[in-house]
Amino acid sequence: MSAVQSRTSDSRERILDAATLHFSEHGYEGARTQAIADEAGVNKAMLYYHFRDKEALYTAALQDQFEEAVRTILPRFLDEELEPADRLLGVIRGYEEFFASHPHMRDMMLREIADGGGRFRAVLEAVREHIPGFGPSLLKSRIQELMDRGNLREQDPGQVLLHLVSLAVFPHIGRPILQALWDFEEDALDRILEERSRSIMDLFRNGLLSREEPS
Amino acid sequence: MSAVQSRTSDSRERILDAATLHFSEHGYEGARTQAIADEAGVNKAMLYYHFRDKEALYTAALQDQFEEAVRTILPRFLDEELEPADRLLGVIRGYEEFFASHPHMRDMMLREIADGGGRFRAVLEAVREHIPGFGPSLLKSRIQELMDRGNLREQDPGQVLLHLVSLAVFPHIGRPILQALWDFEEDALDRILEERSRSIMDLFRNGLLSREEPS
DNA sequence: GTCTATAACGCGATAGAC
DNA sequence: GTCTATCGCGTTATAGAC
Repeated sequence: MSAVQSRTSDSRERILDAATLHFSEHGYEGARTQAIADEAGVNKAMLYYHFRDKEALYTAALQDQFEEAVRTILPRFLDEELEPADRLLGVIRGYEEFFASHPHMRDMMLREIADGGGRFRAVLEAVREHIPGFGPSLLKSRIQELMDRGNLREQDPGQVLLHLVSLAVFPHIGRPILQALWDFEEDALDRILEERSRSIMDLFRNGLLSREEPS
Repeated sequence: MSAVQSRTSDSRERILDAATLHFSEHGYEGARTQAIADEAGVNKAMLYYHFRDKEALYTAALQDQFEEAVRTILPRFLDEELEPADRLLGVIRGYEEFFASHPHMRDMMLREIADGGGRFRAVLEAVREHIPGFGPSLLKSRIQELMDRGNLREQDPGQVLLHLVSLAVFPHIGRPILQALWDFEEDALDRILEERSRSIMDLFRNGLLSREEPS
């Protein structure tokens, strides 16, 4: 990657990329250290030169990916320049862009959730030290701000945050199941996802039910 | 399966339950056949008496769980007795009840998604044969019906279905990550989830943004 | 930093008695 | 249907030469 990186190995980064690929596709237990080494084009022993063991390699890969996710999406919440509605739209698009540009992060996070999120907590702690201002209450207080200004209807900011994240994230992470369940033809789901942010904003603006409800 | 199944072992079912537990907690690769046998209180060789191999055991467990999910939630979509709004509410509650009563299904599905949904497709096919009327277009046509009657605003039924499922399902499956990310105190997330269905219905009725937008 | 060779062990699966 | 005993292999991890 970097310009000079001296003459010596960028092998550490190649290993990290290969690890991300294999851990995301096969899970921690399913991933094979030999396959990661092959993918990175290095000898298997190099894994243990750069990282203590398989566990440390996994954690490093997870942290690497998650840190990029935060750097992509967080600014969308904080942008003061935009109209409130456009800020929400920006967040939704931020998730879209991130999932599009980091195809392996979805599966890593899914497996992490299923594993109980234990390893994730440690990673989260480390990322918070690298990215100042990224704290637990940040997002909720931004939502509260929009309500105080009268941009959003008064309600629990936690619920609003859940609405936003659910609508923006679920279709991406649930995609393989949705595809199977609803038998979408080739790219019908693609088209729906492209229209997704517009449709969510419409829901935010107008709700779902008809105004004049019959009987 | 069969009616009498004679006086003999329910060992098959105990194995199936134990398998569900261990596959959900550790994934396919991480689950140990020895641990499943211990949990079921049978000898490891019994696993291979009732099931061809580890793979067949996994598939049987997944199908078992998924079939119960469909039987819990599907009727909520079909209930003609209810008002449209109450039908949507019923679906949301159906997901809640299922996840509450089947604590392992969430992790099984998460891992299944991460694995690409390949095994899930086969399971889905089998379940469709057991549950007549459960087909891919069923839900979308029900949504379309509500729109034709003027209960829902005109829009792509696929988007509506995604709204509904996203909002109802994501908070349950994403729970471990949400808990870590937002540092909810002990049971704050519990309280939010209890209010969840009410808040979603409010979103469906009134949207999120204030009617009179400033500026 | 990079490689070869191998140690040490846990795993899924089966044979065969009862 | 249930159990004991065991096989054979693939795995992570390390020792040590270069």
